Amino acid sequence: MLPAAARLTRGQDFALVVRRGRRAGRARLVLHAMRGDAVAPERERRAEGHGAEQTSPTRAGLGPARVGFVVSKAVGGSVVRHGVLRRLRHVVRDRLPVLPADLELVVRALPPAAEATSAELAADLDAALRRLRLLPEDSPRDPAAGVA
RNA sequence: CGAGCUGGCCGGGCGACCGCGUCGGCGUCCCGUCCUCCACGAGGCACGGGGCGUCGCCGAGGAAAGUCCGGACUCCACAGGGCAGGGUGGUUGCUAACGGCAACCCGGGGUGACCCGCGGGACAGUGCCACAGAAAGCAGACCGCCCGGCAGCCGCCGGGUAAGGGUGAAAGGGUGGUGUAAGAGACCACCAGCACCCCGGGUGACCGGGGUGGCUCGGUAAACCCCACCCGGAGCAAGGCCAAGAGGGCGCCACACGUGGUGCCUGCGCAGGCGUUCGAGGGUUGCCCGCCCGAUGCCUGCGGGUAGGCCGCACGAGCCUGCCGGCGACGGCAGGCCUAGAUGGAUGGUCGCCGAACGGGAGCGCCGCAAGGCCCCCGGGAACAGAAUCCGGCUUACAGGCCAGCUCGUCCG
Repeated sequence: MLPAAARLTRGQDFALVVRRGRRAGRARLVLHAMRGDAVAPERERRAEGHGAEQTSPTRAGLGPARVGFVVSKAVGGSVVRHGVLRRLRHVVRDRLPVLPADLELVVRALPPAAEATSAELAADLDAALRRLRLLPEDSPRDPAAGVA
């Protein structure tokens, strides 16, 4: 699992990002992204709704981007799906520090991802992120470059 | 040494860096309760909860799988009767229970160790037995054989016959004899089989022996069916607690005219229907009867809303070791151990090294009559598969490896 603060957990959030967010597809995955200004009212509502004290006070503004994963049965069986999920998770985790703090992201794996290595998944992820202009231009090689 | 049988166990290893979850320790911050005080606040070596940081322990399987059985647990029901329905099927045990397991019996297979069996009943009844064949269930004359008649040489008609041929998964006891026109359990002897009776052994399935009988009476119950035994319903999205939904409508009063106070109604809205001593509707596994609950209303249709947190939730028919009882499944006693608990779902990612299977090659080094094996080099890179309330099983998938016992064959002593 990613750190709790960087996780997308509610089904509503997934639906919102997938339906309303901007999209970029690659051979092995599809990215759905939504910036904070669009999601902010939703966050405010949640923060004020009930128990404002239980939510971290930094939730609305600061904190890391929040990411969720979708790996359907079309990708493979349980073992294959979990393997893809784990590789994607580690690839995304390396990029968390350079992503905008108010970003909500859903990474959807496509069937070819089942055979892909972590390096291939990382390449697709970076390409999709760059297409959505979510990666800073002045950091050509992100922290993941160290292992790639 | 070779071939095999059975049982049990394991199911990639090591390291570096980065990362996740539960629990615990420490530090820090926040909140609540309580207490104290110089009291719109502050403090506390009190209690509880949470965030962050850091350290430590632990963290997928033999099948976690299919979800096919059986239970634990939870809620509902418990008033029964009849008819349906489902399941199981040698015996005796084991077990919480089972459709599971063990031992044994019976039948079949194997030289053997062993293996396989959805193993009650076909004189309670009904049905079915394709194709082939003359005939397939109160059997049956196609060829053949025999007798008689006609015809006279081929043959035709009538009758007898299940010993022979042919068909078939199966043709209704087998062998030998008596007998006959030819034959036939028509009769006889032995054998097989069936039914009944007696004796002996075994808890029992059943086994062994003897006698009598008519001479023989097919298969199929995973066809209906009969017999015996068993079976309430739903399922952890069970169920419990909290939060939320959550406010709305109508009336009255007050005033700084939009708010406040108060009373009644309503647990989403709209529409339609039914009903409260002549009872809507619900429960009782299905149906009928009966019984119970029952108006704080109930039912149907359309549209809408909700599924956030905590508990359940991991000490259990638990695991390991030893001893005892038992052929065994298993049981008893003693000691020790605590061993995953996620919830968009942790148990991992990347890299390096070692590496089994498998593929290729050379030497003429070792073993061997030989096929081949060992050694050496290169390539290659690890099967099936991921907990979701928990146990006991079954079934299915699975690269390869290890251990023990046993059988058969060959050689040596």
